[in-house]
Parts: sequence; structure tokens; C-alpha cells
Amino acid sequence: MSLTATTTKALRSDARRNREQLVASARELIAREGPGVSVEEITQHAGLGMGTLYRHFATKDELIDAVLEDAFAELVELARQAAAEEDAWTGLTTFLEQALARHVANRGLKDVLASREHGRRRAEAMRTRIRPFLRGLIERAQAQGTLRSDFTSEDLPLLFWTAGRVIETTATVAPDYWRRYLGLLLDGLRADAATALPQPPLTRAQLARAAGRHES
Amino acid sequence: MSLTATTTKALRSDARRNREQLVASARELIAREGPGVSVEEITQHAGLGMGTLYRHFATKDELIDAVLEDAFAELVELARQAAAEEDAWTGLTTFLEQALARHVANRGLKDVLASREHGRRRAEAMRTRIRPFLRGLIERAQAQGTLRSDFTSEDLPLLFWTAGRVIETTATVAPDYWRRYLGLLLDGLRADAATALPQPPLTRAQLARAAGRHES
DNA sequence: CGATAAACGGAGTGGACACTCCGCTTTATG
DNA sequence: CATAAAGCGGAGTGTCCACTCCGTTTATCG
Repeated sequence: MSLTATTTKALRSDARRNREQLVASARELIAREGPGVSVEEITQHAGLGMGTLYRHFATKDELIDAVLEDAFAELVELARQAAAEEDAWTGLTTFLEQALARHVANRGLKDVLASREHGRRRAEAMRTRIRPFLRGLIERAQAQGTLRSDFTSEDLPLLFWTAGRVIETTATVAPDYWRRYLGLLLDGLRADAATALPQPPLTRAQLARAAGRHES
Repeated sequence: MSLTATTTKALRSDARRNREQLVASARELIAREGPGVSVEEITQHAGLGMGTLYRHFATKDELIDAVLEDAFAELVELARQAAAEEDAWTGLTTFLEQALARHVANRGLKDVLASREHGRRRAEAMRTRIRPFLRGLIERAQAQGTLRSDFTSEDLPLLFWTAGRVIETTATVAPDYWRRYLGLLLDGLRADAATALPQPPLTRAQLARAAGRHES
């Protein structure tokens, strides 16, 4: 019986060391190259065999999920801090800025959040923990008259989907161009810019279903 | 010697028939499923063999390019009509709306324009023909005081990249949700919404280089 | 130290997919 | 209608990957 939350079954010392080495290598490669790196590259970089990887992680996705644990925790912390801001508009926009800056620095993070394909468990837990903070910010910003009143928290993924696309397209050529996009978009989110929108937001159910799709 | 522009070497009758059948099948499948459909599916749907496909098209990308020829022509026509609009803001926004509606109806079109990977030749030609129309619209809309003055034609791809993402994520679940996104974005493009942007637009060279990247 | 269970390495498997090769079939022509 | 050239079909090839299997190595404990 162990004290750690994840019921670790007391790994042999070499096994623990190797597991850590694997996660470290994967973290580095996935942040730089994205989740597309082959498992072979990861094991080679770690100086270990494939068998070792699959002893510790049932699938590549599980490894990715584990690798991003820290990045997810950091996003939750950013949301927590943002929610503490007096001015909700400032809180919301700084959260967006900081979260997207993390996306630029960590390709794996961006791709996983964009696709919902990889590493589902921890990613989903993170979403659940962040949601109330952002929902609160949105409500407060609307009450303070800074955020347009027809924007809902179900529209938030939109910002990450689209900014993610801008980042992946321009990161290597103009790594800060996404800030221009965010500026444009934020100008459309201000209460005083608002014009009636032609479509309702997604429902929570639609948002959940929008997950699976992707390809190409 | 033939009269058609593309120097067709007088195909045998069955060959021409098969080529057309191939393009027709590919058009249908690519519009519905995207350029990810396998060449095998295409040839099977056409009732022909792989050899036949590769007799007519050197690569899959060349087939895709050929298949989208009509869709490209339609976009050029839309741009031409939009440029004739008296009110440039209306022209610009209707062009965006109509072009994006085509993206929803034709997954292949969307994916090719988003990635710049597939079918380069005709796609590039189309871009070249559309550019002056949109550039003119932007200038006129700015002169008419409707479009924010710091928006440039190099920012246009941004709209298609991001709207493309919205479409691919939500099309199966809420096929019109992209209109909500466009509404939000357009509110940020209005002259009276403008706030100073933190980053310059891409240069033409950066835009060209942004092409190659993608993956995952 | 020696026995034993745990862990390891990496060649091998399977599946996907674009593309090729060549023996056979069909069209065009005199 | 015969013959040659054009065209066709589809099994086969090469490549890329995630993932598995099992003979070998290593930590641990009495």
C-alpha cells in the first residue's frame, strides 16, 4: 500500500527511473515537435526500448496525457489567478494571453487541446477545473459592462480552436502574430462593439459531441 | 493538334470516359469526406482500377487539384461579384459568407485551402486571381470608413484559417455555428470597434512561408 | 550469493496507404 | 478484320507507425 494518490504498486528502482526518463524525453520532444513524434523517437531519446515504454503506458495517448500533466496544472493555476482579478475583462484577456503563450511554447499542449483525441483523462479533468473560473469571469465582465452580453462560456472553445490554428500556421514564421489575431477578436468581444449575432452558441451537448471529429 | 487549352493529346474514347468518371467520383467523395479519402475508395467508387487513375494523374494531389477546378472558379466569380458592390463592407462580408458556405458544402475545398499541401497549381492560380478583387474591397471599405484602417489584405488568410477550423470542428454538430464566429469577428473588424493592435500583419514573404507547415 | 520475480530490448506484426508493374483487354486504323 | 498501340486492372512494393512477444538481464531479499 502506498501513500501516493495514484495507487502506484511500488515500482522497482530501475523501473521508476526509466519511467521518469521516458516522461522527460517525451515531454521535451512533444513540446517541440508535437504529439506526432513516433514512439520510437521517444524511446531512443530516452535510451530505452519500446517494451519499457509499453510496460508503463498502455498506449501512446496515455503517455501524452501523463506528459502534459504539469502543463494542465499550470493552466488551472492561471485560471485561478485570473479569476481573482478585480476587473474581469482584464482577468479574462490576461488568461487568454497567457494560456495561448503556453500553446506557442508547447506544441503538444496546443494539439491535444485542439483535437481532444489524445490524452483524454487528465485533459478532461483540467477542463472541468478551469470551467468555473472562466464562467465566473464571463459573468462578472458582463455585469461590469465590458464583455458583450451575448457571449457565453460555450463560446470559449472557439477562441482556442481558432487561435490554435493561427499559432500552428504562423509560429515558425512570425511567433507573435497570434497576438494580432487575439487583438482583432477581442475588439469583437467588447460590449460596445456588439452587433446582433446570427446564430446561438453551441449547447453543452453539441460542444461535447464536437469533440470526436477531426482528420486530415 | 487539339483546340483545348490544356494540350490534350487526343485520348481514346474509353480513356476520356474513364477520366471523367474518375473526376466525378473523386469530386463526390472529396466534397463529402475530404481529401483524406484513399485512392482505392475513389477508384472503387468509379468502378475502375488504380492503374487507370495513375495513367491520368501523376499523383493523388494532382487529381485533387483537378477535382477542385470548378470550386476554385466559383470562388473567383464570387470575388468578382463582390468587388462590384457599391458598399465595400457589404461586398467584403458577403464574399466571406458565401466563400465559407462553400467550405461547409465542400470539405475538400476547405482542407486544401487550409493546408496549401494538396493540389497547389490551380489553387495558387485562384488565389492570384482573387487577390486584386479583395485588395480593392479592403481599400474601398477603409476609404468608406467601415473597415478598420489597420486591417490589411495580408490579414485575410487569417479569416479563412480560423473559420475553417470552426467549420471542421462544428460542421457535423451545428452546421451554421460558423456564422456566429464570423459575426463576432466582423464586429472586431468594424472601424468603430478598433483598438490598437499589438502586432503588425504578416509580410507577403512570411505569408508565403507560412504555407508548408501543418501536420497532426 | 543465489533464486526469483520484475523489468527490459528490439525485432517482429499488422494495418494503412500511396504508388508501380506488367500481363491482359480494348480501341482505332488500313 | 487483323494488328499495333493505347489503355486497363489489381496484386504487389515500399514506407510509416503503433503496438506485441519473448528470450535475456537486473534488482531485491533471504
